[in-house]
Amino acid sequence: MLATARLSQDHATASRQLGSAAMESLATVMRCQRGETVYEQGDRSEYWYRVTSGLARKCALTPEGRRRIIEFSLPGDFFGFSARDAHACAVEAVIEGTTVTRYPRRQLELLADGDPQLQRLIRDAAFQGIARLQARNVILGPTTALEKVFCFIADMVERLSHETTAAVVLPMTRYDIADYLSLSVETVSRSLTRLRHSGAISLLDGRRVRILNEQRLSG
Amino acid sequence: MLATARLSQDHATASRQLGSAAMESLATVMRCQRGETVYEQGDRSEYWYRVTSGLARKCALTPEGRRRIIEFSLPGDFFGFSARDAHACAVEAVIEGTTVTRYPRRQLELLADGDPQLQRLIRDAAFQGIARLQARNVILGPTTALEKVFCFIADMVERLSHETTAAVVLPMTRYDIADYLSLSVETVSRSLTRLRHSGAISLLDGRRVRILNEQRLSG
DNA sequence: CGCGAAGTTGAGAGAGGTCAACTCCGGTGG
DNA sequence: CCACCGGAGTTGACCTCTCTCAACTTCGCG
Repeated sequence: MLATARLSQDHATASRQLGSAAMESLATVMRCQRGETVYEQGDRSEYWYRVTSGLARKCALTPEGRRRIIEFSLPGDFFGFSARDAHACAVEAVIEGTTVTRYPRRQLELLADGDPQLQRLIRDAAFQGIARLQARNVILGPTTALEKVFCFIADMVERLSHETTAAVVLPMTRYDIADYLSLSVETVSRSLTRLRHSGAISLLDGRRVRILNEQRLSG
Repeated sequence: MLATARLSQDHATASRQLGSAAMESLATVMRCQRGETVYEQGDRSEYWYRVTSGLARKCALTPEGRRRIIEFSLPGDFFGFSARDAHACAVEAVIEGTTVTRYPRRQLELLADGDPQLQRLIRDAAFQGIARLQARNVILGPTTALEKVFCFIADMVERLSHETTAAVVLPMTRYDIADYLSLSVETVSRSLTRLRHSGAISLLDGRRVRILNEQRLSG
């Protein structure tokens, strides 16, 4: 589980580098309010996106009306890739003032046709998307709620601070975490208090969190 | 849930098309025995792969020693993309005589630099990989075991036969299905019998399966 | 101050895991 | 040809973990 939490280690560094100047000339910046929709499920996939600040969540609605969060996108992360012409999931801004850069897909593809460096940027972004999804796929298995929550925290700390021991502020609510881990809010809350009591993490004011001891999951 | 089972609808058609002649000239074909390893976790990611016949599974081992199947790759599917230089998961052949075509990554990238069509092929393969992982991510949530199993069967029938109502032979064991859906074998087995009794599916000899009625999940 | 959203904690119920027994089937060897 | 074996699959009984429902606290904001 510790290994899986590390799957996303290299993303940030690689994807934070800016694209070429030509690429950025195609960009449009969107500034979103808390909860605002970047695109809806079913929208035509005419753009690729990248979070430049804040946090975005990719959501799917189940037929029973439950929300499932497929992934969180942090600054530097690309999203919106689709093999079909319609998006399978919606994407929303999680926190106030999240900024998202939008690139017109067709034009970017044309641009990439003659620009090997840009090609690789896109390819790497897609591969990193695969790695992120794969990591979640591993975490989401039949691990206990305690392990899921701990892995989630560890992953977030690392993606947000680029260190494993720093204290970070979780940008999302317990409800978001619950929908991401496929747990109920209550179970997320209980797991966090148990992790705090057992000394695995420290939790200052509900959002400020720090990894203390990876061994102490048992409590 | 029915919608999610359809996420993978377009893959097969798009990815079955052959790559360019130049691309195929770099290819090496591997013929694998049942259970044989294509690559191990931690192997350097120097190749990209594509299943040409049979079935492959991408596995991760949890720290507790449980196996988690991240995805099944059917003929036409690419796999082995990695944003890092080492593979995060192992890949094994599920059935005897599975053939896998292997492309040297660096050479293929160089080739793609001057070949926009090949670029798009690679890009689309990566995007389809994202779509597959995303679909699994949705299914794996807090749905009941019955729904997970039904979605899995529906997805497999569609990917294997390109129709929704055909009878197909499941190429993998109950254990594989269990590790893929994060359920125990017993629960998979029980769910299948319940689905059969309720009239949602027909199950002839344990492996031959057909979707009968999408509404009858309740039984 | 008061309101609603976020978060925590408790008690009871239901779904799935675990353990175990048993059947079915294909292969192997006497 | 048949006995034996092991893996795959099914079914049952029990137990644990998480969900649900509910009450309550805390926080942020008008």
